[in-house]
Amino acid sequence: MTSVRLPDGSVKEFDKQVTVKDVAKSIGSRLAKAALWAEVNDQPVKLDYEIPAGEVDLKIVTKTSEQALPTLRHSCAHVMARAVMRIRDNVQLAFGPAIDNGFYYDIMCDPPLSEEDFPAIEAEMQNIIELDEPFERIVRDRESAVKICQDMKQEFKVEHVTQGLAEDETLSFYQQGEFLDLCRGPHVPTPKSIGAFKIMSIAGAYWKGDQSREQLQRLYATAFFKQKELDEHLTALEEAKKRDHRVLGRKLGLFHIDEMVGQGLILWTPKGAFVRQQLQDFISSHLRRQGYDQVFTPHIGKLDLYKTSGHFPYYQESQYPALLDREHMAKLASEGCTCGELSNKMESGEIEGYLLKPMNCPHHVKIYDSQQRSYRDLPIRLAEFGTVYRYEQSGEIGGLTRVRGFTQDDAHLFVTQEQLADEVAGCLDLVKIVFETMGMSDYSVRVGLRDPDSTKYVGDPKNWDLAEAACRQAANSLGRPIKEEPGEAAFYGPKIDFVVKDCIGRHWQLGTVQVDYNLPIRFDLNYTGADNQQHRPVMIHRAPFGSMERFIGVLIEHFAGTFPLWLAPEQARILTVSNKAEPYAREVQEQMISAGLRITGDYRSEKLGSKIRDGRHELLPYLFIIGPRDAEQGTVSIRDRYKGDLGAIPVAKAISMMTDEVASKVVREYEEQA
RNA sequence: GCAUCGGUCGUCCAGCGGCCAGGAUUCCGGCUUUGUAACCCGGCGACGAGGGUUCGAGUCCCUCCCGAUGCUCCA
Repeated sequence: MTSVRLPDGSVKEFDKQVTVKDVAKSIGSRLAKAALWAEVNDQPVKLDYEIPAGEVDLKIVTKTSEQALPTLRHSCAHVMARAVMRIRDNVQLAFGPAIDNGFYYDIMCDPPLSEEDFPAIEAEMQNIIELDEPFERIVRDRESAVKICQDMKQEFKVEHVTQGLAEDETLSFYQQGEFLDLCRGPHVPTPKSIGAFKIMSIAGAYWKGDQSREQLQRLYATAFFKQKELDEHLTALEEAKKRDHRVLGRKLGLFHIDEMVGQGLILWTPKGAFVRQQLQDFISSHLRRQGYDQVFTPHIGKLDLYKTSGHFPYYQESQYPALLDREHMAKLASEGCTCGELSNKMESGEIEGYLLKPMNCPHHVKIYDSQQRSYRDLPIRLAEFGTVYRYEQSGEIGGLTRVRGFTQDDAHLFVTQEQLADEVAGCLDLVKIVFETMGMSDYSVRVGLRDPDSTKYVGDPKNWDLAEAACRQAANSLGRPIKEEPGEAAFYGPKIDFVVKDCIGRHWQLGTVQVDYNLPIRFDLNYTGADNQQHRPVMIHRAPFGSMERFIGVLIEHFAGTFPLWLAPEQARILTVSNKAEPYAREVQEQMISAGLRITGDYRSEKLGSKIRDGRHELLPYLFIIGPRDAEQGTVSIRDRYKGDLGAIPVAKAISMMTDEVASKVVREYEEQA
């Protein structure tokens, strides 16, 4: 007698010996066909596994099961590690988890692996899969687990068992043939489920992500149930590469990065500058509606300012070095001052200098503090598209998404504790408006909260509770997945971050809204309350899009270069069929420009076909084709970026169609493309 | 910063010890006067820098510079 409990709680009884497959068939033929493997009492088993008599929990795993693919990939990680150990000696294994689009295994071996080793590793992996040896789970107590790892000379595993897993009484291993690996599991019952795999790349990684620890090599790979799925994945990656903002930025003439200017310093070319300005104007118009005041502040400030704010010298390694007064320089030079002495003198305040500003807050704080403030004045909202400079590590600079000089859509709000919740919510309204206008719905929200066990936080715990509740509630209003992260709050206050993925799956933090109880203390900010007493305001830092650079980088990829009409630097181009049509075409262009549209003309004596090709390559929203026929009839022939040739319409109609589209800021879906 | 990979006309790519370093595209000039994705002809134009090996180096070695990817997703 076998009693099988299914995940939905229902129980099936069998009075004879059955296999997993039999149970699946009894549920439905479709399920039986889709079944890959099953878990009996949480242990993965093959479909022909004979279910023991008695009561068991059974979960049939299909391709659509949430854990199916990650499990498959993690098993494939074992296969990959095993393959590497077969072709190399003295291989040290670290971690090998499944990740978003595949899996990796961190490995250390000497000499290091390179891409040239991929074919050999892949071939060995194929051999292992074809052997079809099962993954067998082995459970050991702590002591023998350590011994096993020591015997295998797997030092990382030994460390992990003794330190990372110090709490666990028993530890599990998975064995497949000669390969034994400390592993939580689960695994697929048999490697035959791995229908297709590919080693993607190799990169460096530190043991436990710690720069001071051993440098490992991280082998990235991916695996699927079917070859077709792998092929589709690879095709999608190819497609994604075409959206890369660095490629499109060059192709569309949006920005330039010049070695002679410096790494991570963006030169905005006219078209990109236009997009940026347009976006900035759009955000500004909403800031005005929400009661913000625009301010301007300089790009540098005295060291003393940053010492008071606490940014100097603690963030020194991520700042450009300080600028010194001319007299100081001369004096120090004549004294033969060394760099170390210089640095000490700057820290101690013996000499003064200026810092390229790494953030705008201290400047804004000083604007707040420039006059007496009353509770009647609050909230005070100071906004600035403020350019800041940070000396990011050279290895992580790239494109528009990681730069050394960037302009934040920054603002600082000085509010009373009572106003905090409303103001945090208000910050998110803007985020909502902009993301909706851009048609960006694929972002996630992180709420950084206190670590309940830590005491490093500044401010009254009661106020923190209120602030955290406000952040949580405001974040929920966005209608996007929220991830609460205890311990991720800054020491000075809780925060909300917005995160998007780029075309190759990297995550980028865009904006942030942070509550700050610290800076008002450091700068001794006050306002006079209704009780005629001095009170401490709370600050909110907010840059909903992070930086114009990163946001536009993400936008370029989001739109795959096809900006909506209101953002497109070149909204349409007039193409003449022959030079005969040029006078009329110029007239039309003039008319359109007068209507506020951004229209260029291609009056070259090229064939129409090649002008169209050029216009399409530049992803222009519209091409207006003008020939003698149009000149006679007062029309233009429209070619739409998505729908192709739309025929001739009167000039006035073309203009109103465009101005309507601009005014509505509509995002035409890529899917419309014929 | 560290690991792997890479750096060739403005751009994309070929060349991997040996004739004037190719092609495509852009650009310039000519030809053409064109009706919905590429007419033709000609021209300009490059081996990241510095050392070394060699009869001979874009190609091999070393150093430096620059770029890409990764260094978050825990046995």
